[in-house]
Amino acid sequence: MAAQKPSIPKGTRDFSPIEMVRRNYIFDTIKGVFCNYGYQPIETPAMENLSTLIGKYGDEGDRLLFKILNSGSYLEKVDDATLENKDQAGLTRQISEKGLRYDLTVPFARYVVQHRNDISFPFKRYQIQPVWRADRPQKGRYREFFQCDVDVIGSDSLLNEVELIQIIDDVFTKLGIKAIVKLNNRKILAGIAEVIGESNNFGHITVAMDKLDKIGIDKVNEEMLAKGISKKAIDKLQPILSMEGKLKEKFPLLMDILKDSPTGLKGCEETKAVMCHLKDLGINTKFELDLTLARGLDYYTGAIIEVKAVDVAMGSICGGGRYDDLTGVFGLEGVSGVGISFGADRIYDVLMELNGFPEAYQASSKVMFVNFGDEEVKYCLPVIDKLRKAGINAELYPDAARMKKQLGWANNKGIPFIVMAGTEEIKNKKFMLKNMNKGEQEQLTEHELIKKLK
RNA sequence: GUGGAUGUAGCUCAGUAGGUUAGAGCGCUAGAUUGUGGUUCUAGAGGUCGCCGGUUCAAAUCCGGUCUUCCACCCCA
Repeated sequence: MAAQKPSIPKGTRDFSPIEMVRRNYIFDTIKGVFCNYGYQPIETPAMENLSTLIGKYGDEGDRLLFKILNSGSYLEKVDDATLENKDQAGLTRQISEKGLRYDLTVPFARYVVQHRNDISFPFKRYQIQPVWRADRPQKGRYREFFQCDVDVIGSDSLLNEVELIQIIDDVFTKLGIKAIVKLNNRKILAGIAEVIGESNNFGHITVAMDKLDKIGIDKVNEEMLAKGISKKAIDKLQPILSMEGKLKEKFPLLMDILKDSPTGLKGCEETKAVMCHLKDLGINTKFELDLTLARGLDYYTGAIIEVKAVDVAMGSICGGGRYDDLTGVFGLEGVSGVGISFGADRIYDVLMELNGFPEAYQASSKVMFVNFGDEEVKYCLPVIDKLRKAGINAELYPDAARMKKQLGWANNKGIPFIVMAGTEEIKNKKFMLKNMNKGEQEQLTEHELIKKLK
């Protein structure tokens, strides 16, 4: 039988030791900040019932859901008409009732509703788990990737938005990534659509506006025209698209434009309040009002937050917003939540480009004992045990291989210290400690060895 | 889902008027060094040329399909 070539599915990755050390550095940093603000961890299953997921992310999102084939003789239960008509959607419904989670927010909403009696609101939770999207992979885009979510649910207070941005500030400051936080508000966008008389085309307008940075104002206008938005409305939109300047100037201008839309004005007030708080706090990270920021999923209703790295061309590395009624579809009305999600994989890519991982983070132990044979092993094992109990990562090479092999192995693993104890050392009750970086070595007693390595 | 590029040794890549045993660097293994790695020198191992099919006396090379990775669009962390 021919050996099959090993491979993994498109858009997925293995993580080797060095990568895991670096990833854990990211996760540990993020987790530390989350805990620092009083958020509690939860986890939810990799798969959810498809009914939980479908319809929460828009049509595009539904297309990107990974669906899991039912077990058993699923095909027998499919009615003939579905097969004959090649009714794909109908067939999917009949043969698949589970799917891999697409993000952590919807499963969280499901969790909150299901456990509502055990939760005391407002509930502050964090969740770090992989999610899956059947997207076509490219740079910074994977089919399996990790999200680090923090959400507060059951509180309308804008202080939550402020706190989340403080968290963003803390995380990226700790990771040494220069970031910029872009803020917007769904209510402002709704207000804009309203005052230009195109509320029905809200989606088309925001998607087009979102591309302003990338394709320029003319193309944006072109796209909106193509989507059936009236020339008159587009004309009315121009002052907003070309709005520049400082926040102080932007807000009055915006409020004037939105003066006939109570929703729009509310969004303005909310955003202004958040920004005032941030200004008072004096955070490290720059933040700005970006009216073209429309990203975020269908369920966002208030603040929209997006973070980009300043020094690296990469999609957003963190994003989120407020959702007023995500739990509503699961039968719990009137519970508002706000949250953000850090994209660990993209943060990894950014840190790689910046060469921003700390050197000290090491995958290996601090000291390796060379294995010279049974007698010597017997002499070393108790000391290795003592080192470990003293909190020093220590190991013994498992085979009595050639010295060259053992030292080469330690070298490749980046182990900084080697202990050699052969007949000579055993006789003198000593241990030869070798510094692999400097090449120096010295004979030490057991006590001195432990002290030295500590 | 749409369009474009890519695939040769473990890794990075050479290799077309189709023509004997497909190359380099790095890495790996062994020796120089019977208790000393990371430097040096010498030797060696390692390839279904992504996969399937077609054209041809002959295909890594030309053609078709398929998969992979990457880029743009769509959308997103």
